[in-house]
Amino acid sequence: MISYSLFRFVKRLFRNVGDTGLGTQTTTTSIAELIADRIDSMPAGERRAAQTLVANYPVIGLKTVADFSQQAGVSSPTILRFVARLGFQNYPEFQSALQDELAAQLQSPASRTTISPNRSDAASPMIEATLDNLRETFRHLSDKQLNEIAEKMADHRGHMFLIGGRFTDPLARYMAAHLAIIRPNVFHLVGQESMWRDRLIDMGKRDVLVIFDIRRYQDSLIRFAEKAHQRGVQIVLFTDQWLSPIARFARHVIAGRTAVPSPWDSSAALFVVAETLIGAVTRQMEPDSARRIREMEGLR
Amino acid sequence: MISYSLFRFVKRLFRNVGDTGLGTQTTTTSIAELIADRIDSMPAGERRAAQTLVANYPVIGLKTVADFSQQAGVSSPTILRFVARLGFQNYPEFQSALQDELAAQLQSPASRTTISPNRSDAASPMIEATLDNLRETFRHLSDKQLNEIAEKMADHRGHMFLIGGRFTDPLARYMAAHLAIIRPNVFHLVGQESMWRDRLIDMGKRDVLVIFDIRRYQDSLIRFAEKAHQRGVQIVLFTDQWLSPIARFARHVIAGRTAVPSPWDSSAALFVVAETLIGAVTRQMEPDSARRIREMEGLR
DNA sequence: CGGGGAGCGTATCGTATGTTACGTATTTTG
DNA sequence: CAAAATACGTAACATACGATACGCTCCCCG
Repeated sequence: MISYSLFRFVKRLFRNVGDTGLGTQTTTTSIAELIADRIDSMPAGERRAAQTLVANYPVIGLKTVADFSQQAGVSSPTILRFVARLGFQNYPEFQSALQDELAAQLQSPASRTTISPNRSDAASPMIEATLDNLRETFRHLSDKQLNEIAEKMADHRGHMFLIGGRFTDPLARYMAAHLAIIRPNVFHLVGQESMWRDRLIDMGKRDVLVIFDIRRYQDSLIRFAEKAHQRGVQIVLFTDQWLSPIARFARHVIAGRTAVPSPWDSSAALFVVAETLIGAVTRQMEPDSARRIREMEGLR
Repeated sequence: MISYSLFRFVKRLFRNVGDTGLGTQTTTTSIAELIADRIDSMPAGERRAAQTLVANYPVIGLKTVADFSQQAGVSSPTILRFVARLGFQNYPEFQSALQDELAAQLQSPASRTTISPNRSDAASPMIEATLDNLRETFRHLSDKQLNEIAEKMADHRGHMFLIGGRFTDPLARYMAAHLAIIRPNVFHLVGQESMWRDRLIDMGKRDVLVIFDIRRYQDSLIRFAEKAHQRGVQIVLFTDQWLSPIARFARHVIAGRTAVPSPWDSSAALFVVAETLIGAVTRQMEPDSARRIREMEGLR
């Protein structure tokens, strides 16, 4: 998905900068900049189209050609000639580019304003991206949803199972380590797939299964989730913004941002959500949890 | 144009709040909130559509029904039923609403940060504190220091061992899972204390030991760190701002902020530092790591 | 266990949308 | 000033898109 649209974007860049002689040092040419460059060499009608677009950027470009042309006060073919002049093959391609640009912009709202140029090194963009990811993740996460999940997790009539993928299993373990202290019947599923599967026999409608699964989604987890779902287990899924296929079976889905300037995906956002939930569950279970903790101390 | 879409928007509002009995004091019901309200009363397929939309808000909703349905993993009619349930007459009307919302949002950049007015609950102080912790942690952490540690970790002439405490061991495991891929001889020490101790025999001056230890500091870890130190092992310590006693033996100390409004301490800052280091080490080992990864893929 | 209902997907249909050909208007140039 | 070239809109066209009818499957309730 990402790589594809990126490829398309780069392809367009080459086509565009090629004839302006800018060379290869261009970083990220937005469509708005593209227009600013060429607006002078445009005929009157297309210039009107360009001005209308930048005035209502980018929303008007997402509507139909008819809407666009009407608002600009020109005809439909003029709009099409306009986008053709920008280097796009057809109108849908132009719209896709706008959407991609919008998506990229919405993903990192802060880093664009606070580009600190003094830190030349590797750490800065990484931490900035992580902060953005956290903000974005929580922006899409309503308190209502968090509270519902916490409530479900605090309900200790049923059992609670946690499991994760190749890189996310430590998150499951982290969460399990905390929750096992404040409520009974918390189990972190480890080891081989056949081991988990044998635990399915104990799972039922009252039980909760927490799954961590980000790209690339593991087949073993999907299979397991499906079987658990068939047994009526309530699934809470921690995944990335592209949603693991397990979302199909999940009762609750938490989508965390994972993109960082690194070869690896970041699980930091999911980690913080996990910590938040741990806190919320603990709070909901007061004073039960407090008593339980004291009792535990006594056992040492 | 504007007045027309406004009219449509208001009309939809009335239709929507009418049956929820909220009355007229609703200010501006965004589609995201609309979804949050109704997602519970939705069948599985439509819920999946809703989750996909929220996770990729709002761009996926601006694309075609086919695109939307494909990304959500459901069929086109399900998408249409989903938007119908939200109160829209047809798909274009739904898209118009999204576009209007987007336009309003882009016009007043201030409203962007305060898009969630419902933040009265428990989540907000938690995430705020975590963000502060991250900023503070990295403020006291120089790039120079990070690079030195990364360099040490990238030096695969010696072995690398990772270990953590009761709650932080998952962090050690997370780091080990990544580093073991890009370099040889990475070992996560698990199990009982006697197990680690037996590994001491293999440790020497060229080796690195990464320890995660936050309050309350575990005696077993301290004992282990001391013995490793005596053998000349280079210790990298992840701890909290009050510094574990292990700092005495450590070559490098990373102090992360852990205070959050919760009964538990937060390891989020240490987690992010760990991820940053993973990225830095990976970058330093290019193209070695890339080749190693490819080779690994081939073994699947 | 059998009947009813809700949920979802497949396949088909109608239409709104982008596209293109062509003619007219307007500007440019010799 | 004439003639050509460019620009622009009208109208017809084709396609892709959203809408819908239908049937299968699963689940709940009697």
